[in-house]
Amino acid sequence: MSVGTVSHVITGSVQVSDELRLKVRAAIEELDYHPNHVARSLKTNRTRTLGIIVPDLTISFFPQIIRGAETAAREKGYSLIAVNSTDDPERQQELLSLLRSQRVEGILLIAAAAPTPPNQMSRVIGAGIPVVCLDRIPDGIPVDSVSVDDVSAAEIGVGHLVAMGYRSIAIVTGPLSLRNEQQRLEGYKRALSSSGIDADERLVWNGNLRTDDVASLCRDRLTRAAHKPQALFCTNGQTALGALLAMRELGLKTPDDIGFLTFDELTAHEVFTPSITTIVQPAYAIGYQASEILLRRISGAPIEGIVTVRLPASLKQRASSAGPSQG
Amino acid sequence: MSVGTVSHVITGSVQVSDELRLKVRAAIEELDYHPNHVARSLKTNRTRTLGIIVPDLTISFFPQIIRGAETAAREKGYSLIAVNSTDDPERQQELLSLLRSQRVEGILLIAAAAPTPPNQMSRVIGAGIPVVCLDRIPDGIPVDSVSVDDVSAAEIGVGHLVAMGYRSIAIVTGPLSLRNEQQRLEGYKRALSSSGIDADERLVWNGNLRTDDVASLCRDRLTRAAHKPQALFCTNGQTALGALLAMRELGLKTPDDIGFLTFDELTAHEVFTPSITTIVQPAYAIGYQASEILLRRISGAPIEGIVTVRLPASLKQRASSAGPSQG
DNA sequence: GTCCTCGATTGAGTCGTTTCAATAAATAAG
DNA sequence: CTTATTTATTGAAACGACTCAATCGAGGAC
Repeated sequence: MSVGTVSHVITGSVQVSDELRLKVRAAIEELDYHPNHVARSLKTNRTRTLGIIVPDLTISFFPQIIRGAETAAREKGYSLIAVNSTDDPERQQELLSLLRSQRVEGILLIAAAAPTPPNQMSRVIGAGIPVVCLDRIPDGIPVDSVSVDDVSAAEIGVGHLVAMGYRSIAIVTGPLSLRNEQQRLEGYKRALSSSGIDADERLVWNGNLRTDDVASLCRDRLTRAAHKPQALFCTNGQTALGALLAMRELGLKTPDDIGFLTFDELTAHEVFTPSITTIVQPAYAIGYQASEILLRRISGAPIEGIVTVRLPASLKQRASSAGPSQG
Repeated sequence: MSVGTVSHVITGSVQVSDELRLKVRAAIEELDYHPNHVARSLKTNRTRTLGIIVPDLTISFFPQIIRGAETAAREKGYSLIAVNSTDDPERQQELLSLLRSQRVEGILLIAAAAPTPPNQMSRVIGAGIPVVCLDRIPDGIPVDSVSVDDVSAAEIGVGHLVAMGYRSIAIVTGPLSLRNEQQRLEGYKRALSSSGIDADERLVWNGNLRTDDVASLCRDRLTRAAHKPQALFCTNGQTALGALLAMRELGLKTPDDIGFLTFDELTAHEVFTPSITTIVQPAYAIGYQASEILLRRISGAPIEGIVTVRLPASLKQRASSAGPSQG
């Protein structure tokens, strides 16, 4: 029973006699032996590990993506290591470096909100490590990506508001440095224009991802009665939380006083909430499909060009978009 | 410039002349060289990596713990790899095995809800891999642990309900196979008895972690008008969601129709929600402290006995516990 | 009985680091 | 100037598994 034989039993790559195989198995059990993946990886140059960088684990959208990605990875015998960039491009750089040092075979990246330095990613890709971007797709970098179709998702949502009778609809955006946000804004504009409603720049409220900031932004805008909109459309969960806080402080109830629609379900104990109409992104599927693409790249299967998957969002119609009150 | 010298520059463990050091640095930059952690770990037998097993990444309590654990790890130069057991003891076993194969230096474990086979953990510990349990502490296994003080947390919460004037308070528990749940139930009973209220077994509603089940349980119990309680106390976020769904279906509003108190903030777009009084666990601190203990164990610092940390929860008093309506 | 063949088993080399002992160079002491 | 001492650099061994080529053994064919 040589060390080579043990390896053959474990990997199953070479035929081993029943007798020896059983003996090896018994010894493994007996000794509670766990093969050293570190040594194995060094020799084979394969870690069977993917990395995923997310901006913030505590925003529920991201864990859902991770679940999907992990499932797809597991199905192919890969494990997934998830790390937090805290939306900081510098930290993101460190993490990319760390993942490279750990020799992950591929990287799923949900980019930080602040623009990613372009060479940061191109270096990784240039080094031959496959990368797939999720949700937040950086501009100008040719890379596989999976996300929701932001333009039409927003268009459908805002179209729904219009159909319910709202005419003046304000949009509360996150930072426009994110292409998602730009595209959701674009979808908003398209929905309005195709309904023959003039876009009013004063109803485009440009916020960021900090709930407090958005809350004060909304408080400010909502108190200027002159332009008070009939409905609010928030482009993500964080701005929605801010908007709801502001509404609550001002005593505005939805749908009675103001209509409400948002991207993403959110953690919302603090806020006043009749059920809220939501544009739900297929987070799990985004993660799952991104993982699949990444694994295909890793396997070296020939794929022509760049893969760009845009999944449809779905509208969960609830009470907050019931229609403007009469008068 | 030998390979040994490069190693010395990178680790800083041996003095290297300025001249050579700069040359090495330049070459690293030039080649976009990333040290191979795999090889390093093989040689040093240290991965500088911790593992954390959580039941479900998408329950927001756990990511918060992870954040805390990751922060503490990072401060000591460790990275953290997070994996999901989906509350399945068998999968948990696989993950423990995987983490051992990956040669993590220590493991943070939030056990699956179904009882963990006792030898599962003792084998890991017996192998000399430090383990710290978080939140859900398995019975009968001597292991370091960090969690909230469940008994007094529940006691404080229920005491608050009593103080607000509620007399008949139902408790909606998760599976009593979890010690947390038992202890929260214990706290509930203590609060009642110290207030001179007789415990009524018919007000102990034993549920599980599946929202649907809990919803139908509550629907059933709440429609039996005879025992309809003045307030509901839910021992975790999942049962709370179920209870709120049931209340909504039955048209019961809190606090007008029924008082409400729960452990854990939750994602609650679907449910009717005036702000809800909540027992908030210090999730981040739980993760952080557990990580610290684990790292201390890894460093081999002498610690006598077993570390058992019980952190206080805090009561976030909101609208749902305003007091029973008159009459 | 000898020679082949084919499958099972073994041993040695290898992966990219770290580290220790050995060498080389530089400085200090006598 | 020689010898001792310190400091900087190098080369080679080692970590644990995988893998290729080589060996071994059991049959089968003749």
